[in-house]
Amino acid sequence: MSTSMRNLLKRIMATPGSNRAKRSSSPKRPIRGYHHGNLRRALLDAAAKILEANDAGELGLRAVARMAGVSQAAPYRHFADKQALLAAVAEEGFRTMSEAMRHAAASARDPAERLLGLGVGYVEFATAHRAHFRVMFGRELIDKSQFPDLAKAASEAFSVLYDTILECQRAGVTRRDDPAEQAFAAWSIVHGLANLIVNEQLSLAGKSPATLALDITRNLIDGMRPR
Amino acid sequence: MSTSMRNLLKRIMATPGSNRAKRSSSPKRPIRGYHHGNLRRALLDAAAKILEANDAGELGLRAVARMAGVSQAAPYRHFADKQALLAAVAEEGFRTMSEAMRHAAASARDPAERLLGLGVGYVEFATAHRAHFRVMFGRELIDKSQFPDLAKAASEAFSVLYDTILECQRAGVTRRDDPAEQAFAAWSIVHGLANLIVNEQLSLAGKSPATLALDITRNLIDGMRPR
DNA sequence: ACCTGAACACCGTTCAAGT
DNA sequence: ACCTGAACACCGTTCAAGT
Repeated sequence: MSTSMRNLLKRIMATPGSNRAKRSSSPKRPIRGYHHGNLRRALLDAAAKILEANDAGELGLRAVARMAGVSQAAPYRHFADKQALLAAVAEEGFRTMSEAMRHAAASARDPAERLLGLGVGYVEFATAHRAHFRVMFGRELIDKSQFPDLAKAASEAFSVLYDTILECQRAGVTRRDDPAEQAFAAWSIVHGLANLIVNEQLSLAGKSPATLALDITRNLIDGMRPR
Repeated sequence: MSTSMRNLLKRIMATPGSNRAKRSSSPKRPIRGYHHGNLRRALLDAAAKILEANDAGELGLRAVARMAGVSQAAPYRHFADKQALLAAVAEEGFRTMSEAMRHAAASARDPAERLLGLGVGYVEFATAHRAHFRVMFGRELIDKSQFPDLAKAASEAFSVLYDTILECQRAGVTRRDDPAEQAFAAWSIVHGLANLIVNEQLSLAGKSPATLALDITRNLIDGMRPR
């Protein structure tokens, strides 16, 4: 690994205070409710805690209720069903991911480096929050289109990438093809790598996920340069 | 879309008699057992049938038993637990996929085209057998390393790709970098695209999965050319 | 308005008992 | 040797009842 590459990785990966989305209760809801004071928030926090502690298993509604210290039926006052809870969890995941990607991009000094940063940030997020990543992209949350807030959070994460692609085109880093298609290509390659790593389908052979992500994204950009 | 591209797609996608793995009972087992004559095979067939009919839901052990016309406890004579059944299902999926990829590659006239064919074949397989694809790569089958036959089938599918990468390097289509890394890049990009499509995360905007796969793979190869 | 307890229909899994 | 029926501990979900 060259020293310039090492430096790039270092800059891209410097962690901020915390990547975690802020968990302060929204101003729309009263500070204290009946027994719990915003049980909705408590349930989402419990879900996040379970996902972080237990990389493998399912996220059960009863388990979430148990961790929040309420009865199994209590969540139904705040979420229509398990799908709705999962959608809210996934939504927060997308917000955290957008934040992580924006941070990774912010330290870059030019559009090409920004795109590399996004790729590394994406894979870093996935490996650091494996279970959360699975809820966001997996299939226990069956019909994502039913949850507009989730769709919005997801498309906001996508536009971080899309905007960077546009920047790259304007700067002459990539050719002026359909930007959506270039974004799909970039998304596909980091998403595929993230999935293969998270599901332990790939033998890393000593390389860190970030290094792999960097190599792979760099190669992709090479293929998109003006010719 | 250029006509040469159309021709390439046509050649790559010409379907053989059937992509399905052969389901004849293995010679190791007697042709008739107690009640069912190879209930193991009947269960795997039932599982495949359920996966094909029901793209969304979980694959339940009881549901498989029901479809095979046996009691809920019967599968335990043939599979240690649900994980073992899923592993066998995934294993057959990998065999079918290897076959599909080999077929897609066989019609190609040079290494570069063969690599494109693999990419298209991969994404085609995923979209044509969504539920099966999810069992192969998803997380309801938790620890794939516990099942050596599955690991072998998966790594055989991977070597179809790896061999083609080696061929491309020898033919001067791609540069002589670490072939494993090039294979990872190729795998990542088609796997990512397949996942995004299968989980409905991507708006196809009228394009077929195969066309997208072709464009994306072509772009990747451009990035790997000798410089 | 918000939560509990008990119930229902489902799972995966086990085990004695049947042929 | 292979399968069944009943049981167990778990789910998600509903609903009357409690505060």
